[in-house]
Amino acid sequence: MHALKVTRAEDFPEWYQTVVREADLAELSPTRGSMIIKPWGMGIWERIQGELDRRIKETGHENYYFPLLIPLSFFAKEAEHVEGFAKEMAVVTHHRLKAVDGSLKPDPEAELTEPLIIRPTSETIIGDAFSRWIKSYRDLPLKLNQWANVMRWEMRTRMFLRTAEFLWQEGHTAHVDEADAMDETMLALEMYRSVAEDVLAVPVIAGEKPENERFPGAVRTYSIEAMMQDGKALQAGTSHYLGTHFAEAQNIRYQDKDGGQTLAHTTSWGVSTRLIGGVIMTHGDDDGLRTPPAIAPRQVVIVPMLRGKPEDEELKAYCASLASELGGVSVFGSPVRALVDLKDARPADKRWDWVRRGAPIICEIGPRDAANGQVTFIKRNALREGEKIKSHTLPRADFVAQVAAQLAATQQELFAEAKARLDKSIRSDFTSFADLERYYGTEDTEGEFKGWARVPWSRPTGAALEEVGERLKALKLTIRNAPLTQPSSFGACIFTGAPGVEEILIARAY
RNA sequence: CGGGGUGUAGCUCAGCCUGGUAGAGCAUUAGCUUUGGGAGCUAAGGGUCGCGAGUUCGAAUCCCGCCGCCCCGACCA
Repeated sequence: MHALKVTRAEDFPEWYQTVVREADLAELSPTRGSMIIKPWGMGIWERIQGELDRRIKETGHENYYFPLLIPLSFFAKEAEHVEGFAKEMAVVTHHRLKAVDGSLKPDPEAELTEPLIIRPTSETIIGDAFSRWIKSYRDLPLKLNQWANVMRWEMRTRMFLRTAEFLWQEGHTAHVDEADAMDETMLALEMYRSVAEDVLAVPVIAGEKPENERFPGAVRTYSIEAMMQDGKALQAGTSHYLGTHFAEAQNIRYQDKDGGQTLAHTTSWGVSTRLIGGVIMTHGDDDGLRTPPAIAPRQVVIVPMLRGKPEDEELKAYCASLASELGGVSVFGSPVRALVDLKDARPADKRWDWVRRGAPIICEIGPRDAANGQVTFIKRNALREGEKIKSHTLPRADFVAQVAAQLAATQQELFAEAKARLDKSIRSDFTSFADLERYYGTEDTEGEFKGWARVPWSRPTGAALEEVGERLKALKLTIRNAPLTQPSSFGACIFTGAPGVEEILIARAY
């Protein structure tokens, strides 16, 4: 008897939806395609923000805030960028409502002379600022970041993975030359790898996107790709070297040491609340989410076995002092986040709520524990032994002494489990496209796990790459990236037969 | 935006084919019992059956239109 009604094996998409709801992470809102993020989900995002923001600042960036609304004309400047986003933009055209036939409508007399678009990303308005702020090589590099919401009018939405409005961070930088901008691009990618692996316990493969998967307007796009438990890939973060495309479109020039006017090289990079979807599909199980301790809003939850009797007060005091003592212990560089759940509900219900949310350690303290000075607890990442819930008991002092190590070990175990799955699920024994077809083309074996393929290719471009894309699309596959770590020699390209120049990852993707 | 599915109580769903004025389980509320772990009994509250327009004496049920959600596709840094 699991805590969720659907298992991953039965119906993975349905399971995902169920976890989001049952772990109380978020819910759909009345606004189409947009969600209400609830405290457990928002708390996870706040931890991710904290960790990433620290890294961003440590590497010399400063936070800014740019407007939500961008003049339409700004967007029209970079041709590829326009084409990439035009189909999914929300547009503000009026500044006043008026009652017409009993219902409120935009006042025809209050139409804006120039419409505003709700930012789908901020390259254009930040580029405009860059063009004013950057005068001299002494102004470079200019490295900024903003935490913001953005909106893309998506046709098909999924909670956390693709919503119309989402929260993210976008870094934008300008540099004197390509070398410096590329260093920045790779620095951002490394920050993302570090946050994904060290904080979210989500193993990723960093690499460069093929030409047809680039960000609109980018010269080179890099990504980190994570493997979900159904074998699909999730693009968990991207970093772009934009060359001088935006500098040309928006006139971002600086006077160099020789007095000449030179175009700046820019970058942009971002991760979003989509990471939470990645955490769910990496660490979730049939009892709900297993929240990595580093991002768990509550790392230790104490459920007192209250019985509505006078001795409850003693038990509450014992739990409160335990929580307070845990708050004096440090883990991942911060005090342990402990909570005594005093909600007026049955203890068993509270326990299962925290199991579904995935609090890493759930203590269930009864009068006997209090009397004996001990702590009874369950570890969420190893909840069961067979079908049965596995419960542990330790003397209180021992529990407190080892709680930090326990949380750190849980973080490691979650990562190791996901890393092992990733490593064993990348096949590199395909030597022809026919091999791929045999493996991925077999029809409708429901829910069968198929991981990724790592194959050599000759990096075709233009129409030849389009054709490769079409052949893969027939198998519902896409090229995820060319991993940064490459062997020294390559087999023949599985698409063209020409000598390979690098290896790429191929997968089904979210 | 195309194909399929679906929408009835907070949740999961039955009822629809064969029209007759709304049900179950869980949840909620109250009382009693129980108490080392997702409790039992009793009672109560809760739904203009997604929205709109039709057919009909009568529509959750039949017809038409619209909308949301889920899956697939297209699309997607």
